[in-house]
Order: sequence, then structure tokens, then C-alpha cells
Amino acid sequence: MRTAFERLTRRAEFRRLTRARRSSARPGLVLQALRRPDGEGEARVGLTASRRVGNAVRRNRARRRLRALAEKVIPLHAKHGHDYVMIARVGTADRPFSALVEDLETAMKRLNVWRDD
RNA sequence: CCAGACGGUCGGAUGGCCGCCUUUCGGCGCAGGCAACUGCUUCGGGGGGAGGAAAGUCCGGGCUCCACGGAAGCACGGUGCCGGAUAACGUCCGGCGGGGGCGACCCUAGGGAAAGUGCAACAGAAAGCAUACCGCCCGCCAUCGCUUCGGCAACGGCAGGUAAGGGUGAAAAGGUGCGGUAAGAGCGCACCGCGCUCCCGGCAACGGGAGCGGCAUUGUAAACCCCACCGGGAGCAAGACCAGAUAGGGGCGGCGUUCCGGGGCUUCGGCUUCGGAAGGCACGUUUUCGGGCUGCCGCCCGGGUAGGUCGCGCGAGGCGUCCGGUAACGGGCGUCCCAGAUGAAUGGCCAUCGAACGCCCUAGCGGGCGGGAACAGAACCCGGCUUACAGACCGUCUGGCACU
RNA sequence: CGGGGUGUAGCUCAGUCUGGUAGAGUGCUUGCUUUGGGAGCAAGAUGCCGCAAGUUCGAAUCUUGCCACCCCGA
Repeated sequence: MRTAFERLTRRAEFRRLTRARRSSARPGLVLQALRRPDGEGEARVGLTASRRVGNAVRRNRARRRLRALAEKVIPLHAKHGHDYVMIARVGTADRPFSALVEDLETAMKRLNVWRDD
């Protein structure tokens, strides 16, 4: 699908970010970030929700909320040339949206990928 | 009005802002083409966008590939009262038998045990062509005792008759009652059950009636089995196409190979195995030199690769209506086109209304406050089954109470 | 998404086909042995047989429906 940003779809890409071991866990989500080898282009985002989050309805809902969250925050504040993976947690589907925004912003600052312009 | 039974429909609503998938129309641009047009990018408008279970994957089909002369049989698996519906089914409809409920109604794997085999632990005398532990009864013998001296005889022994009663068990070979008897027994009779024959009703399952028999035939087939019917296997990660890749390694078989040495076999023609050299290949700057690899074909193992397009949305299709049928369902006519994703669209945020539920007030009706919607997300499609599910509404019917 | 398998003692598994008694190893408890520990010896405890219905007189075992876990498939 096309959104305000490029999506990660290949399993190998997800595994590359996981191996990088650069992540920040917040109550509503876990953020992984990695600079691409070329360091060029728009930020790309992947979303994932494991069976631990709940049944299919809860997993879909958590992933959709993360997608809406990314559409709102990533194009404005994420550093270019990086790949990001947002992992849903158990509380993602129920947490207030404003709290999720704070979670993502805090995580981005801790990983030093915040762009303030 | 209360309690209940059955069938069906729905399963949060409205609006605002920002987005997503798909389809269609129009415009600009690019590419291909003589052209019709096609494809791509972008902008704008219109249409459509989760379920009754999308779930579990328990059955049945379509579709695809694989296998296979046809057909039948065997093996294995499944189904199992009768009739019908259907593409088919283990589903559905109508009926029958059995069980439950005052009733509406509900439940029911419900063929065959006189074709054969197996099993029935423990207990009990005995568990399947029955048997006799305690007991009951008769006869004979004999002792104690009693005696009116004729006998009567407890207890015991022997020989029989019994299946009433006791006891065991899930189950003990018809049940209840009356008669009968030494005691008993379908020994006789009545009713019930069972079996056989005949008649009547029904397409049938089966039901009703009459007569006869005199009780034979324990249970278990979700034990083997018998009978009847059905079934080739795997699954859209099927399968097809495009792009890319198919390197190095191991095993087996076949073909091919110059020389030397060792071993084995030999029908002395050779065959086979191991090692080395030559030759060949590519590499290191060229020669020298150095290390490395070892031909071809087929099969297998193992390893690597894991992108895209199609399949993939007109169908046993939905809705309305009429006709046939008790019904499941079938037929005619009209009308509609109605999800197609692939790290996976159908959403995010906000506002208003709001069911369940909780608390408070009230005799009750009702009111106030809080609260904020069950189970759950298409993944090739369709027909069923099963399981999960807050609640709302409609219809038909049953029982009870009150009133007319 | 599709296909297959397994649930029994704390752990690893028999028993299920062919229905009546639930077992082995290890671990655990107690005692003996030893100065003490380990090893060894002896005794003992331990299970709604994953859950629920059904068939049967009787179910870990047979049938059906659920639940959990594991494996495989371009």
C-alpha cells in the first residue's frame, strides 16, 4: 500500500533491523531504528504485531493504530535515510492515542533520530 | 399478566476532519504502434469495500496437478430405521420406532446377536447346549427322646424331587395374580411381554386385529464380523508463466582415459582397487616456479535462491414476485453486479445519541448519577456440520392466573 | 492458508490396537551406612490419565466435540 511514507515488506529487512539491536521500549510500542547503507531517501517504516498481542482482531487494530501514528509523526520528525520498525505491545490497542504519540516521540529522541524542523 | 416452547430477522446509530484498497469515467504528460488502441505516472469526479459465525478444519463438491486401458473383485476407510430433497453429503425435509415433559415440544450412531469367533473382571453354587450353596419337600436307614407298644420321630446319613424363598451380581432363562401341588414348576388359566402364521391399512419403516405356541432367543457389533451403499491420491504454498539462479560438495550407475608401482581375482585374454606421474583447467605480473582443481551423461542426498504476473471473483449468485409441493426444494419472470488484500486494504481522531450492567431515591410505575457495546477479521470458491456470542425485535403455539 | 502429530507422577516415557490391577527410570521423603558429604542399601509418598459429552455393567483405553503445544509445506 502507498501511504505518506515507504513501507517495509520483506522479511529480510525486518531481520536486518532486529539484528542491529538498536531499540527503545515504551509502554505502548517498541521502536527499532537503523540507518540505511546509502543513508539517502525518505524514512521507511515497518509494522508488526505478534500473537502475544492478542487474537486477529486485536493484532489488526494495534497495527492500524501504529500506522495512523506513523502517518502523523514520521514524515515531520523522523530523520531521513533511516528504516524504522514499530512493534505492537499488549496495551497498544487500548492505550489513549495521545499517550501513544508521547511514546513514539520519546522513543525517537532516545534513539537519536528526532528531527526538529 | 406470569412462566415456557419453537421458528425467523438484526447484531450499535448519526455527523465532521484526515487517510487506505479496488473499480470506472475524464484531463495533462511519457512510452509503444501507420492507426484503432494499449501500458505507466499524476490530477479530478463517480461506484463498491468483512461475518453470522469470516473461526474450528469435522464432512461434501467445484477447480488444479499427479497416477491409471475398461470393468469387476480383494484390502482399507466411511455411512447405517423408512421415504423424499440435492451437484453431493455424515446435511436438510416428512414420517416410523424408543425415551422424556401436565403441555406446546424436545432427545435419539436406531441394520443384523437362530452365519461364525471373542469378551463378561470381582462377587457368586452357577455367567450360557445352565446349575444346585443355604433352603423347601418326599422316601429309606439309624441313634436320642416320647409312647395308649400299633407307632411318632428331633439330630444325622443315603437316594431323589424342586427352582417358591435367601444370598451374589450390571445381568440368574419370561413378569403379576389366581388355581394347583408332598414341595414346586407355563403344570393350568387371565392379563402383559415374546415368537410364529394369517388378515387389514401404508410406497415403505411400521401400525392394527385374529389365531396358535407355552417360553425357546442373556448382554456386547462406538469388539472382530455379516449385509447394503459410497470412496484413486494430493491440495491454490494446487498449478501456469516471466525474471534471476542452477556455484562449490557427497553417493550410486553408465560411457571415456596415456604411463608407472603395489594389492586382490583369473578360464592367463584380462578385470578390479589404491597411490603417483603425465595431460588438461583456471589463478598468482610474464618465463622459471608455486600451490589448487580434475572429463561427459543420468539419478539421489545435501546446499543455495524465496522476486513479479496469472490462477482470483457472473456464481449450484443475491433480491423481489408468481406457480408446483405438507416441507426440504424445484420451476418461470423481473431486477442487480455486490471485497479481492499479499509484513496483508475495509482505518485513525473527535462530537452527539445511546443498550447491557452498577449505585442511589421510590410501595410500585418510574426517576437521577455513573457506564460506554458480545463473539470476533475475508486469504481459491461454494453447500453443510460443530464451536463462541452482550443484547434487541417479530411471528406462531402451550400451561397457569385474573376479568368479560 | 493448508497438512500431520502429541497430551499419563515434579521430569523423560511405557500402558491405548485387544476396555476391568496405572507402571518404569530419574527426582522427592524417611531410615541405615560414613567423622561428614557423595555413592550404595532398605522402606515410602506422588496422578480428577488435557477438558466435556456419549457407548458399555465398567473407559487412560472405544466414539464424538472442544482446548493446548509441536512439526512440515511455494
